[in-house]
Amino acid sequence: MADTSGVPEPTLDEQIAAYQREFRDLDPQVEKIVSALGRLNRRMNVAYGRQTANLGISSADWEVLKALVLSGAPYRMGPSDLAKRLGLTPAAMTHRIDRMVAEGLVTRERDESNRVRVIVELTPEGRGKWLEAMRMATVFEGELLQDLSPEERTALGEVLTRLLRRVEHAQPDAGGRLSDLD
Amino acid sequence: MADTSGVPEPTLDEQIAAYQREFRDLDPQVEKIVSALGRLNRRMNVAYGRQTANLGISSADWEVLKALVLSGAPYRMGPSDLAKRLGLTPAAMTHRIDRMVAEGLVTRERDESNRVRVIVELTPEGRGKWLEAMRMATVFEGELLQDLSPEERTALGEVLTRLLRRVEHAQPDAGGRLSDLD
DNA sequence: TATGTACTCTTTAGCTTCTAAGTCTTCAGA
DNA sequence: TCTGAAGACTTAGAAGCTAAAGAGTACATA
Repeated sequence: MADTSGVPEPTLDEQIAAYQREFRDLDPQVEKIVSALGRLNRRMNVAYGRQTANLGISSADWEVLKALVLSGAPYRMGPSDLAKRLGLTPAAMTHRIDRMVAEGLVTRERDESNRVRVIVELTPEGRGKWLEAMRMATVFEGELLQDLSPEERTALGEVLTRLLRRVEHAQPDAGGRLSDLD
Repeated sequence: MADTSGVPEPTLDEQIAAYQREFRDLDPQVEKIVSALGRLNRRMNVAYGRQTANLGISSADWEVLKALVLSGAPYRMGPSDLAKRLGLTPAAMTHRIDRMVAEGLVTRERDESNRVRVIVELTPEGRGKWLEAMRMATVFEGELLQDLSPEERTALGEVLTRLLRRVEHAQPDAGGRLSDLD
C-alpha cells in the first residue's frame, strides 16, 4: 500500500494561485470550476470504491453489473456487446467474465438458438450486490447534496446537463479547440 | 484498440429512467446531478488525455509534471515526496522517473548536501510540455463554459466548492453514511 | 573512532490486467 | 457442400503496480 501521508495536496485556492504564477493566461474562475469538478469527482470515486470494496466487488465488477442491470430483465448480454459497451477487447472481457463467474456474480452459457454466441446473465447474487451498492451510493449522494436548496439542485442539474451536452457534441482537436462532430 | 461502436451508452435520462425501474428508492434529481457530474468528468478526462497524447506524454507523466510545477521554481522534488503526493509506492515512482528521464522530461541526480536523497528536477522541455498542455486545456475549458453567464459561473463555482468541502471533510463508512473524520 | 540504526532509493520477483494475434466453432449464403 | 464471416477463447507478451529485500548514506552515541 502506498503511503499518502506527509505531502498533502494543495487546497483548491492554493493550486489555482500556483497555476496563475506559472501560467499567465488563466481565468481563475474557469479554473476554479474545472478543478472543483475534477476533485469532487475524484473524491466521490474514492468513496464509491470503498463502498463496493466493502461488498467484495471491484470497480471492474461494478461496471459489468451496471451494464447488465441497465440492459433490463432478464439481465443478459453477450460478451462482445459488453466489451463494446465497456471499451474493452473481447479477450479482456473473457477474463473479466471468468473472474465474475468464479465470484458467482454472473453465469455464462451458450446460446442454444445460435451456438456461436454466449450469454452472460446476472445471478440473483450479482443483482443483490448491485442493489446493495446502489443503496449505499444513494445514501452517500443524498448526504453529499443535503445542504443544497431545491432551487440550487434544479439550477445545478440544469447547468451540468447543459455542459454535458456541450462536451458530448464536441471534442477538442490537436489545437485544443472544440469542434463539432455531427 | 477496443471497439466501442454499436452498443452506445444510454443517454442520461434513459439511464436514470432505467435506474428508477430497477431501484425504487431513487431521487431522480439527485441522480441526475451525480450522473451528470460523473459523465462530464469522464468526457473531460478523455479530452485531456487526447490532448496530452498529442504532446507525446502519458497521463502518468502529466501527473508528475503537474506536481513538479506546483512545487514552484526551481521545480524540484524528491522521489519519495512525489510518491506520497501521487499515492504510489517508492518502487513505482522509481520506474516512473526512469521513463521520464529517458523521455527528457526530468533529470535525476543525487543531492550533494545529503547524499541519501535524490533530486528530481523538471527540464525546460518538461516545463514546455506542461505549458503547452495547459494552453490547450484552458482553450478547451473556456469553450466548454462559454455558454454560461457570469452569474452562472459564479453560482456554479460556489456550489461546487461547497460540495467539495463537504466531501473532503467527510467520508462514507461501510453503511454509506457520511461521517466526520476531524 | 566505531557502530548500530534510520532513512532513502533501487532492485527483484511476482501479480493483475490489458492488447494483439491466432484458433476453433458455428452459421449463412453461393 | 464449400467458403467466408462472426463470436468467443487461448496464447504470448507488454505495462504497471506491490511487497520485500538490498545497497548506500547519514547521524547519534558510546
